[in-house]
Amino acid sequence: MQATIAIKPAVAGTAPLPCKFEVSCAGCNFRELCIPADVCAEDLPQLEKVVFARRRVRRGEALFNAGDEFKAIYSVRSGFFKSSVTDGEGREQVTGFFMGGELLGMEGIGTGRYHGAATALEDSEVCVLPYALIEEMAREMPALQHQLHAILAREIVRDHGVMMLLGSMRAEERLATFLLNLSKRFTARGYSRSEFNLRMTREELGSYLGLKLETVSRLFSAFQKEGLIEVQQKFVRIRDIAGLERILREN
Amino acid sequence: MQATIAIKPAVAGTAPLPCKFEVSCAGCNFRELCIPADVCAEDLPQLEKVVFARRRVRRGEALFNAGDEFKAIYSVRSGFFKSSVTDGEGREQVTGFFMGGELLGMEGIGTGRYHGAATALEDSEVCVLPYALIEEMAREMPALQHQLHAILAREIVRDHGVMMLLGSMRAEERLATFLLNLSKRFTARGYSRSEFNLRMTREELGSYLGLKLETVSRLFSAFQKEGLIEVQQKFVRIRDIAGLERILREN
DNA sequence: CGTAATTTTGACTCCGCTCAATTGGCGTGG
DNA sequence: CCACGCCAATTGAGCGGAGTCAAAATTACG
Repeated sequence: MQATIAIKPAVAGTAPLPCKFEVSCAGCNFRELCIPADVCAEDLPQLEKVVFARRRVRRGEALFNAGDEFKAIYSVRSGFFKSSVTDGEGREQVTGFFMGGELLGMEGIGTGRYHGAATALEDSEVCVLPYALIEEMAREMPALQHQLHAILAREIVRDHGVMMLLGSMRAEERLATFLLNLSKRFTARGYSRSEFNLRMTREELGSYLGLKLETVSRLFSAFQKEGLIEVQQKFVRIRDIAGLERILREN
Repeated sequence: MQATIAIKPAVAGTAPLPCKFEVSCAGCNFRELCIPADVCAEDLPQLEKVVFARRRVRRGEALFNAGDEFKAIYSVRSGFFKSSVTDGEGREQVTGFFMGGELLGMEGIGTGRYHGAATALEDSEVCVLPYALIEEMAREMPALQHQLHAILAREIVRDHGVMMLLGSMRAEERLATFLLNLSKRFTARGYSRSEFNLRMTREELGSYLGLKLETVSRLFSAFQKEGLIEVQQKFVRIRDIAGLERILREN
């Protein structure tokens, strides 16, 4: 269930993060989900010069915080992240969860500073994509340029989906939607479609879904009682995908 | 209150929409809000070749619909739009409202099709920015490239604000936030900060705010009773901005 | 001017929140 | 290894905010 990708360790005594690793987009599991998608084979070596470093982030640590200077976009190499924004009154809203191949930090392009924060929910590793270099290379590689635009647009589409969820759905529809979405993303990465460990707490999930943690907990219990899922703390097994989909159908 | 920008009418008998107009970004009121921002003076003439047409959209008409082929980004020249997405069960979620200088349709870049719809809420006019041309020119004009990225990133930041609103705020906070936001945007365009006509129905506003139309109506009445605003149907006068801000403070 | 659409308002309901107590899991240190 | 403490998760009881249903008022528009 864990992403166990063997990483060449950094040489002992090297500079602090970000450290330089041997990196190969060509051999990366997430190639077609990440920036290199659609970039043709002969351009790949050049792209790999851009993805010049990886960075480890331990569970609970921030990849970046709101207000930090924007220098890079990050691609999740392994592990799991949440992104969140905080308003003037200190309320935190979780805006998304990110797993292998998904990109974080694009929001900073406009202002030169990250707008929200990204936090590792388990020990993780990311590829560092320095924005200045990406931008420069995009001018010479139309496929990269287009892919970058597509990634930004995809994030907008994703956000609109969340707005639909928060604005139009009832609590149980929100959780069903979330479980189905998570299942799909795990499947796309070669994990089980029906069994996984949640990396976030009930509170973080509640924030994302616009619900209180108690409501999330109650919904999990209710879904279990109806035979839709099995839950035990962070572990979830989906027993009836069609049943979850039916929750969305019936209004 | 109305944006009354004189437009050279298209020659009678020309081709159907989009029609060719005389266009000048240099002289546009929304220059610094739109794509041309930061594009230096000598590059402007070239950019104006890209913004090759305008298109009129009458009240109630769609600028584009979900699933339409993505060919252009649109900049609102005059009028007012809503954007919305519809899910499998036919539920509509309003994802935003757009006024002069704001951009619509970026979401289509990734898939080649618009993901949601954009509908004029009053007789409107947009500048048509053919995406293929923009993309091409961005390769030669770093400022344009950066501006395009910034615009996409700004939309993501905006969406995160809406997620905060929908996920963490109570009904009256949502409406107060909306009114303050609208006031700020009108102010930035030279209109009154405190008096304006809403272009959307209570139902559309409710969809955007994740509320039912009756709730929106009741909140307007309650705000009026508290002396925060005056409302009469679509007309709104803000009487106490600090009072609206206080609603957000007191959680 | 008449009809439809939108908005307002009221009465009642119920979903999700609040407050509170309990249970369970897990790491740490005796 | 077990006891302790801490944090996460579960569960219950009661409440309240927003939804639902319904009717009336107002406005828009052909």
